[in-house]
Amino acid sequence: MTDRRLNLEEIGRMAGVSRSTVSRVVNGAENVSDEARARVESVIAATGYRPHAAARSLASNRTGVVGLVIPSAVESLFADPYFGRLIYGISTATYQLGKTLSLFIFKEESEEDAIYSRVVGPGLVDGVIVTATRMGDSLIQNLTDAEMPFVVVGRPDAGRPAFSVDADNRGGARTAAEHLASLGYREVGMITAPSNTTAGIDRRAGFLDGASDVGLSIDNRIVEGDWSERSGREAMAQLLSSSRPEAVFVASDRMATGALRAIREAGLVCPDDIALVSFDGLVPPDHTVPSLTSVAQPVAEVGTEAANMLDAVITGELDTPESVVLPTRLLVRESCGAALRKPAT
Amino acid sequence: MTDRRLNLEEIGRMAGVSRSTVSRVVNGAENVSDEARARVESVIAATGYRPHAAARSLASNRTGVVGLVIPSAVESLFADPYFGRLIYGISTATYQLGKTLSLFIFKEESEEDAIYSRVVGPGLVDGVIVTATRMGDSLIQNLTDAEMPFVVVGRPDAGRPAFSVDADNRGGARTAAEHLASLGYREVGMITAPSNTTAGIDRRAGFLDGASDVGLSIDNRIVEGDWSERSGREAMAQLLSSSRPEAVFVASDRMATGALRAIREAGLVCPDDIALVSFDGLVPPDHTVPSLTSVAQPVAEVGTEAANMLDAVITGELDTPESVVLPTRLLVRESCGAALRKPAT
DNA sequence: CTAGCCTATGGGAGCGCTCCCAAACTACCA
DNA sequence: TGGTAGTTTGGGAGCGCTCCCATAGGCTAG
Repeated sequence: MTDRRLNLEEIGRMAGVSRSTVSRVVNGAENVSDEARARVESVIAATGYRPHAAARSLASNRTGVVGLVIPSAVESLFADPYFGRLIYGISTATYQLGKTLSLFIFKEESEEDAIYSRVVGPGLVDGVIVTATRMGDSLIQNLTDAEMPFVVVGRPDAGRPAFSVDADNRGGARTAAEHLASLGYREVGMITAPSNTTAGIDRRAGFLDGASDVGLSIDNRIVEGDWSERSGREAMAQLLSSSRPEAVFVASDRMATGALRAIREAGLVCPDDIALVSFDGLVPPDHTVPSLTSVAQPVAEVGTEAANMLDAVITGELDTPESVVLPTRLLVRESCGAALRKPAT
Repeated sequence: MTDRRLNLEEIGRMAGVSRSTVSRVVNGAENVSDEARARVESVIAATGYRPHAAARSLASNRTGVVGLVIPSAVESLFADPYFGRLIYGISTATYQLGKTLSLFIFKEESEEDAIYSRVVGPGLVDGVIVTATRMGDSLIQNLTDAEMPFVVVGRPDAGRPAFSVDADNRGGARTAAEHLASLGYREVGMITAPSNTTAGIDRRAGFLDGASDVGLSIDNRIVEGDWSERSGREAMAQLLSSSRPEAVFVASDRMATGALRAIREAGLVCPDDIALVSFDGLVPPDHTVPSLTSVAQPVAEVGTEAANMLDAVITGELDTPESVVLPTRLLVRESCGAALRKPAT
């Protein structure tokens, strides 16, 4: 077993067939007699033979590897569980597809052109999943130019059709508005995510849409955060310093955690004095007091879906850009004050 | 650029030299005339030529890829930022080494034998970094049998020498004991991590050692948790129900978060009624109230170090198993009560 | 001046596969 | 019986590189 590695030729010799027949068996081709197949399979089982990936890639021009590309990943991106979950979901799917997942994390924008020299040029992958892209990112253009199959996690820039998978940020935020209205709040505020991210834009638009439909009043109680806890805290402090809303929609759990702190520091109590609904559903309920009512996005499922879609793109099964949007789910917990307003369901 | 891919032969023709000379230039060999090198380099720059990874692997029997293997990764492992940080650290180092990082996550124990058929057999990697191993894991034996270079993140089982990188769990836990003693506590307790993990064992042993040296009294105020927040909460509830200690060392931030909740639920205040020191340093200070005093382990650095060590093992630079232990750092914040006991420094 | 050496260069062989075409054999029908 | 179509099999060629050996040329020393 720790000997030299076997090759197709040798397996063939042992099974009394040719290289080609063994190759057909390994690749599940149809036109092999049952008898030959059985003999080859037993030899493979006995020897533990595995085809050599590099040889395969060289001959077939397919690598069996998909890349996950994370551009400009400041370390802080890895501070929350989002990427861990996403990677987990992608990895689950690639494993089942019999593929390998490679990670390409570019720390600085200047490194992004490296996508060609590091990934595309050497022919390391059959396709890539791209995430954390910003508006106007050159990365997507580079991939398109290089004719490298790719799937975007998140909503791609408008105008550039691309294969993509995203959580229903817009619908989820709308749900948050509806939920607040159903609890009887009227004067609400919002802490948004950066407006140069599609998730930030969509969550904002969805909440505004929903709020207007259900008659919530927002006025100018909108403050933009930058995803960080600190920004959530500062944004909430700012909201509290002017006309305090009854409830606030915060565009992410991390910012909501900061917002909770600001509420506490102002000597107020959530949800009694001010209610909160956030987005992500990544913070465990016993991690904050009160626990966060949050619009949960299916992070792992997004990853799984992206990996499967990429596979379809690579095989050519899918050739027209399509966007899959996965539904969110409202997790009603303490911070929205549902328990105060209504009997617990 | 989107044309057919170039190969060594063609670059050579364009530069007026042979395939071999181009290869030497690309691989930084010494014995090339300055003139030839200059011509080849300019052709490469002009064409954007990149050597084909698969062809290289096939011919040289080196892939330029290292694997990160995570066995039995229950989804919960990805709920905290540990893996994200680790991956980040590893990826930073592999990038600088000009290597590619592939991820192999095995969800169930039964999948672990797949390490051979999925990773080793196909020759996908030059070596692997292994993490989250449990005592008596067969994975390490499999890798040894297959003569696959590997580095363990964490402390490997005693008795089996292996290349490894770990945080100083033992020393860090000792520091926690010393810190508590320096603040004047005497009657302390401990919430440990599972005793089938080396980190759990080491943190426990380190704290016991330190406690005994500095005269802390523990008696039987030791409860074992399972890393989860819930277990931390339950363990603390149990500690509080018997003879309440003045301070408790909790072996991880997540369990400490649960412990804080138990303290709150018991109507007590941390650190006034009971102080806490935890381990990991992964929870941002404004994430809990009070902020956690914690022994921070350098997760990303462990990853970086592991990747660099693996590279040395692969090149043969390093051939005798060695263990690197990286120092921890005590982050003094609120939960230990330092501010109550001493003037702030 | 020639033997000897060191450096720069070219090209053959081969890594282990896939792809494709041709050969061998079978079966069936006219 | 010969022709044709279909199925199974074998082997040549080639993917783009690295490794190694042979050769050409420049230099030094005897």
